[in-house]
Amino acid sequence: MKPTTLSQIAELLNISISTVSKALKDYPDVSKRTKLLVKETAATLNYKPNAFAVNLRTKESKTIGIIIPEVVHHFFSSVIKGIIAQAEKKGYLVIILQSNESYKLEKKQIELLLDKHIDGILISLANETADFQHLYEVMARETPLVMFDKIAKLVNCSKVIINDRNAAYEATKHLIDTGCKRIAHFRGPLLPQNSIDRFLGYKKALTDHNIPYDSSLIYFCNNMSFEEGVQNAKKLLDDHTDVDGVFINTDLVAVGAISEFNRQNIKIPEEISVVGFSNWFMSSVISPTLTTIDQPGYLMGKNAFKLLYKEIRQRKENNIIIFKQIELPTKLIKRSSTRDII
Amino acid sequence: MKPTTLSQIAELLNISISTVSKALKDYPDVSKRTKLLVKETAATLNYKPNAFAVNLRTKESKTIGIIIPEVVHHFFSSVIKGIIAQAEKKGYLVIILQSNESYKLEKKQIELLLDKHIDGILISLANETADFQHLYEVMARETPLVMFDKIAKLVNCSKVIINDRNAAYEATKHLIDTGCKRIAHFRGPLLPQNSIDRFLGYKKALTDHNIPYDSSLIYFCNNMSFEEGVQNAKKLLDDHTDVDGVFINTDLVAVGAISEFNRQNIKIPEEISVVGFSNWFMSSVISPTLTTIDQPGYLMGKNAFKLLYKEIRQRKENNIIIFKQIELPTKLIKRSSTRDII
DNA sequence: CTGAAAGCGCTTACAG
DNA sequence: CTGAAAGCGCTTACAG
Repeated sequence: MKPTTLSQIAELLNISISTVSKALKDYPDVSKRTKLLVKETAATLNYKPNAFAVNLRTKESKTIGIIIPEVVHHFFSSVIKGIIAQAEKKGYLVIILQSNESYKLEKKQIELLLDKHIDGILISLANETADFQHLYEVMARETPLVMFDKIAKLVNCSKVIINDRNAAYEATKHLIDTGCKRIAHFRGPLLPQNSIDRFLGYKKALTDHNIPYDSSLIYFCNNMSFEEGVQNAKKLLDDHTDVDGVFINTDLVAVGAISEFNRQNIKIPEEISVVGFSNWFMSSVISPTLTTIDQPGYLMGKNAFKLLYKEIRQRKENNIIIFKQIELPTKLIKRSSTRDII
Repeated sequence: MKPTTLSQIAELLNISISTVSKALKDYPDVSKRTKLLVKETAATLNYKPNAFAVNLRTKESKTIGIIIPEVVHHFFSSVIKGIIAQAEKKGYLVIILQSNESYKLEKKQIELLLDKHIDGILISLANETADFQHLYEVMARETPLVMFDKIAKLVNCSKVIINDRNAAYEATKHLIDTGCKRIAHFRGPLLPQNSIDRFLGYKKALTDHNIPYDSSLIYFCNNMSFEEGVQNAKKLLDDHTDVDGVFINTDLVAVGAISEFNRQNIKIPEEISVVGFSNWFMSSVISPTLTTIDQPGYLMGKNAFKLLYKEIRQRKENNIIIFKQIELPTKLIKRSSTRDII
């Protein structure tokens, strides 16, 4: 069962291919009678334009690509869902690629997408990424690009972000408001903007509330894993006996820390309070439930696609391209890993 | 910066487009000298074949589509990861679409993919899907199709599955082996094969061990949510005072049930033992940790792509197409929501 | 060893 | 209102 082509319809009706094509696309210069005839025949033969030919002619594939560090991840899969939902509304399909937090892979994935001639790229950067040459190449090829969540501040393109610094400030302030005096921070790797910003928000909250910043209370996570939460919690307990609160870069790590505190029978939140970041589903079902910052993944995905779509249209119509940055609100979700505000 | 084309290289070197094309593809009938010249020029100009043109000529897009019920889902995102990893090895890109467990949407997504002329489709069926017309259409169009996890037994194509019945049998038997006498089951919706099979495995384990099957101990879940776990646990406690074990179709639901048992201070596993299914990450971090069946999502994805790739090749080479069914092993992960075997 | 030609299936500017 | 023609960028069977 080979798909129907324009020329088959043309032959059947004894008219030219051009007329068939124009009739189907409702060109004004085709007679009503012909249009009707063509459309009926097309419907009976279940005609569908050959996507390959259309792509080649229009130089559009109605397909976009998304590159994220990791698919198996509550936040990123929510983003994907938002992107797919919004893309579908506009008739776009979505190709997904993973960077595994590797700069080299990220670069390769960009090449793959450019070679495929996708209509646009959505990206959340790998932790390793410090050089942005590959992103500039995307822009040099005039392929629309939108960054979300893990962005490069210096690259000039549309972005969808949250205010990591303010959110981290709020998280840390919550610890202070609930009586914590000595607050540690499990931070992310050195490079990504969001781990820098969360660290800065933490630091600012301390100084704003006259709590001295102590660099020995900063613990690094390299791959943001459960296991690192366990290990850092262990170290923290070994190093410091007086810490009564900890703000952790990501829920998964926080859940690891909580499991270690539980194992050592450290009472949460009485002896130590914990605040995470991202509001992974599991945070609402562990014991104690985790106070965290809600990060709107689904909305982020939707908005990222919207910005990309706008840029695709602007380029097509040869309009000036105006980059836009959308900042989505976050909110503190108070649960039982922190005390009540007095 | 417009991409380089064959004709540009041809013009530059004063040779024909055909020769350039053949040189780049190492046709034996092109002189070494010409090949070298062409390849060097291509490299300098950063020539990449235009994917749209190649697609149109070769009638291949080197892109496959995958349709799953839900992206934000630990098991399915693992499968996606496996598919993407394997596809990348073979130079294929992956388009992801969601059915949201809806038959209508699933059908629409199939149409979208067929219209795009992807090279193959990987699908895990929606719960609602009882009619397979859309799948037959895929096959009628000679598009390779592989089903995984939630399959239609009656549709003749390659499949990657686990043995849900045996796995459920093992889960239930574990409850029996650890001393449970009256075992409930939270099952999935009526249609999908996996919820039928898991139910049958549960039932068989009971009868094999001389425990009478009691239909009042079966509770339905329609959307496999945390909330349904809570509600069913409530009902179970209201309806029956003597139940000492429950086998639950999916971890997420089991986690909901556990949270309700905890809330009502029912001791797990002393008063009631719980076994889940799928081994979601969170099952290892809740309290108590959940005994469950590990379902190899990543491997499933890898194997599904492998079968699809094989079929793509077979069709291309006009070989006979042999459908294959791969059954992946599962295993019981013993944790603290069940007692120890005496 | 090289190149002219046909063709994949469509779109669109142009002529009539 | 209709159609011939050019062209998107490639591949490949065929001629020389």
